[in-house]
Amino acid sequence: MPVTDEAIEKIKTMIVSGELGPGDRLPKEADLAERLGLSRSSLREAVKALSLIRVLDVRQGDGTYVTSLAPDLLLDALGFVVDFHRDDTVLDFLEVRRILEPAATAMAALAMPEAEIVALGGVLAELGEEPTVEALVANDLDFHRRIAAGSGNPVLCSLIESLSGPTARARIWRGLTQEGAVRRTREQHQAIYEAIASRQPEVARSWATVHIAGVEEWLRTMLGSAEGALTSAEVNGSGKRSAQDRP
Amino acid sequence: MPVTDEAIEKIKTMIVSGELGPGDRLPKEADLAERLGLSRSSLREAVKALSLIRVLDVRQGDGTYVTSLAPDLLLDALGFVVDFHRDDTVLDFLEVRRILEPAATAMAALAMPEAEIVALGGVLAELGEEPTVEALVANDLDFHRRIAAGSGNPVLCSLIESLSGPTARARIWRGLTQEGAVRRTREQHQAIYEAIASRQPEVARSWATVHIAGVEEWLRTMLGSAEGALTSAEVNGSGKRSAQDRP
DNA sequence: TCGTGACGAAAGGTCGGATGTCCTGTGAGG
DNA sequence: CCTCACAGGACATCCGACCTTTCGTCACGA
Repeated sequence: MPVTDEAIEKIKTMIVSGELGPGDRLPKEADLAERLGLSRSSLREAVKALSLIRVLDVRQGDGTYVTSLAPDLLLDALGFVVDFHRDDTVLDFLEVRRILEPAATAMAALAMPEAEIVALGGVLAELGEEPTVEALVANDLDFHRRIAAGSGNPVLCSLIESLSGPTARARIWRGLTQEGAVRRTREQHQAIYEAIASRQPEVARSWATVHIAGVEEWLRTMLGSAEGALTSAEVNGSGKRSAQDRP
Repeated sequence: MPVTDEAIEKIKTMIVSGELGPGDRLPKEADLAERLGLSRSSLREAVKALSLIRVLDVRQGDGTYVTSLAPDLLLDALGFVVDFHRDDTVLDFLEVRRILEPAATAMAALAMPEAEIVALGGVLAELGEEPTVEALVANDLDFHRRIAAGSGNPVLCSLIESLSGPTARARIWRGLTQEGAVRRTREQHQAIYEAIASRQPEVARSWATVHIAGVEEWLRTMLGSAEGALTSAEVNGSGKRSAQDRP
């Protein structure tokens, strides 16, 4: 095994074993390199890799730290991975969403705090009559994100968010708007919201299923008929590397 | 943005845009470094990071290649991330499994080929009367893995497999402590198998839910009473880095 | 003709040091 | 007491050299 991979494993072990806890600072590069028995260059490769998946947080001029290791932070790296998938696997991802989102929606109907439900309604209301595509996508993302968060399970929330990556959603929406299905989507959003607000988990679950199944079905026929009409990489360079937490 | 991160984005773009397809070979480090406008060292950090999440496959003496980008390969990296989570989030993961596995089981009851069902029964049969804990866990993992694969959705399958990691050690502990857990688990496995074999998706779904909810409930009470009894890093060094595919 | 083994080019693996850039604590000065 | 410039520490980047592995080539022998 290359020394770099070995270093990755050792650092991982240091964290999992509890020797390094969330927020702890690692020894400086030179010291850690000596301790692990490799050069700084190789160590930096290991650190970079662990940094990509949000396990380590390097701050120039300061030091290298272990992140909070919160589920949302680590699962966030999943979004990076999802971006790589081509259109022929989008349906598989959507199918998983059709499993997860209804479940999350039902959970939200039971667990979501009143204040959050009010805010959820506000999201629907703040969308005008003739929204731009960008506003529509942002609004849709916000709506589903709040519901996922309302499930009370951070793992489930992050998973859903990662799977409905901005790329895929933007692509889908682009097509949906052209089909003029905006109205139906808004009606379904409204129905989901009302089911949650009235604390009816099964109704909420069903509407969520209907909602996603609709997108799924549309995409299925779309991929079947207009082969190649949907190209990848229409929306890139998002570079959403934000919510690093620094204790 | 650091040049290394920039390089990661550029390589990602090259892949997502189709300039580099699965199996394609990247220019050699020196050339690619020059093309992207950075040093070989920095480029190597980027490559190492992309290699960790299975996007690139570096082969010494040969070259660097884009992997197949298959969902199972990329989601496999999720397992690495999941390993970092502490026990206080295990319940969240288990809850997600309680959503995904029943759905996968129901799908398997409809889609699993006869030959695979026979093999599934074989897995149950090959476990002796007095299995070791290790054999039990391995058998359990195999059983659930086959069902997940039987769903016909590779994304769902990989996701379940990745999420099963942290709960594995919990199951080990359970097998060691709880009386009758082994017998009950085997009965439930048998019931799940029979439901699949007789093509009854709803029965299969219910048994799977019961099965996982049982583990969940046990773990919940266990974490409540014996706080801190479950230490992390009981099972480490797995380092399952195997199924690299080289076209 | 075919198999085999040695050779060498090519590519990644590792290393250590030099220099640039950024953050932070600290102490002089107002 | 507050402000700001300075010095130290730590990461960022680059460079160039050398090692290791892989694979294609080619000559040799069966």
